[in-house]
Amino acid sequence: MSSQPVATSSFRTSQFCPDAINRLQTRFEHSLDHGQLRRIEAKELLFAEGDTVSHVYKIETGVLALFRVLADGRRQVLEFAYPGDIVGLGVDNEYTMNAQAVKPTRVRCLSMAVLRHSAASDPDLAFKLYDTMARELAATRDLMLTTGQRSAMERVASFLLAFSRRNQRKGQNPANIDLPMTRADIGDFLGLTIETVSRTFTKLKLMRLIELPHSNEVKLLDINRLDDLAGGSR
Amino acid sequence: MSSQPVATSSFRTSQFCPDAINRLQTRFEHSLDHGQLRRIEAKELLFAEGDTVSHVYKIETGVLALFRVLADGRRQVLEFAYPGDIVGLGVDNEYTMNAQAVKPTRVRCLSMAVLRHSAASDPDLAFKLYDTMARELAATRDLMLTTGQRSAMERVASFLLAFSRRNQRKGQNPANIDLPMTRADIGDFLGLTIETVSRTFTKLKLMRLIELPHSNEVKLLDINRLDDLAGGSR
DNA sequence: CGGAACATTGACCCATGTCAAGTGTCGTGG
DNA sequence: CCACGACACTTGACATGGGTCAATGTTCCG
Repeated sequence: MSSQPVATSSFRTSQFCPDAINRLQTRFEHSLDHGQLRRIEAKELLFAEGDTVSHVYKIETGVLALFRVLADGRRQVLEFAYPGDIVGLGVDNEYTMNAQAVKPTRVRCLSMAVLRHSAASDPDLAFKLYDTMARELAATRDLMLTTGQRSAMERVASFLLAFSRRNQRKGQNPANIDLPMTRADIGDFLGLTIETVSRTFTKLKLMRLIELPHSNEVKLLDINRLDDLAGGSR
Repeated sequence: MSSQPVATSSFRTSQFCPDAINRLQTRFEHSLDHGQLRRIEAKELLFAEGDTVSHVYKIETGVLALFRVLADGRRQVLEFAYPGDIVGLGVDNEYTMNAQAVKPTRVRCLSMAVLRHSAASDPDLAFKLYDTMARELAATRDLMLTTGQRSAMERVASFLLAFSRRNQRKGQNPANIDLPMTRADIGDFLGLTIETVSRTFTKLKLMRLIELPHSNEVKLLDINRLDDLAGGSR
């Protein structure tokens, strides 16, 4: 082993199944908690697609957007990463996405060499990495189902509900959502323009389903009706 | 270990990097080549989302469509699986997608219990499973970039070019493409309707970029111009 | 020959994109 | 404390790509 790079793309907690991931993270923590802290300013890139993988990062505070871009600049955000998430595993020792801070963010660095070594000597860890990737893949496919088949309204509703569930899992208020990212980030995540995202928020406001005290703060007034709007299955 | 199911969703050769996957497959083959053969008729389901994972399958001949459906019937095909590909790894011992034969298909079955056992005793195998998932994830994200950001014409052009590359890898004519699946399958894969897929093919025909001797047989007349139409970066 | 399934084509419409103002909101410097 | 500029967000008017519905072709197979 070991002559081969560890080779993976980023993975992290998704709306699915925090359990196995938490187990995985506790394993990582032995190494990761000794890693060096690094601060990234908003808009700053942590790493770019194609860069050689030097480190894997665990997010301590803040939010990252992981995205890819087409030649003409169109951008697809593939996921947002939050505290506790781990990002930066690539394929063939190259990052497969760009990682940009959505707001000032602190990450803990783990050298790829160390992780590679741990995985080589710990089959259980390798197995859990695999399990985690499988879940990440399932989550990505969920997103595909959304961007491939759903209308703008359904996409935005799903997006908000995903935050709601995330809050619930963290023991926070599932009706009070903080949106750290810009409309552009949301649009590029959902495959919509900023204008459409904005108009859809306004529409939800007029329907008395949400309130927007600030543009980055959403109160869900009727989660059940939002669920209907999201168009079934998740 | 082992009390936990192997937990993964399906993975297989994608347009990326056949190498590591081939290595993985040779490992599988020790067990898989002793597995039982099974024939699936066109339209028949091999397994359904939510079913308990009993087997993993290696495709011998034919094609499968792997898809998920929304409550109202909208369908997203997440990938097509071809001979040599392996499908059927789930999450938490449940399949995450439906697998339907696009045409009569033969698969070789490997009991999940056996695979689980092999992985437990072979850290190298577990590690390669992980690596494979990472590549599968990268491929899925590529598709997301396409369905999320590209126009109908760009999607169809990319789709055809993916076949062209696949043919090239297999040492077949990259300009002569066989489309085993229906327009509906293609549409559900690309996030378009059958009508749009059909119209786009006709447009490409009028532009003298393709010929359609039969509806399931495409000749690419100018791969470079198709590449331009596909809109950069793959 | 007849019918079923699939594909193509046409006419029309609507959701979303595009382009262009306008309106906060925040941080900085006077 | 206010003024200003930068930036993000919202809103409006309009254009259009692709969806919808419906009719017609085509292929295949019994």
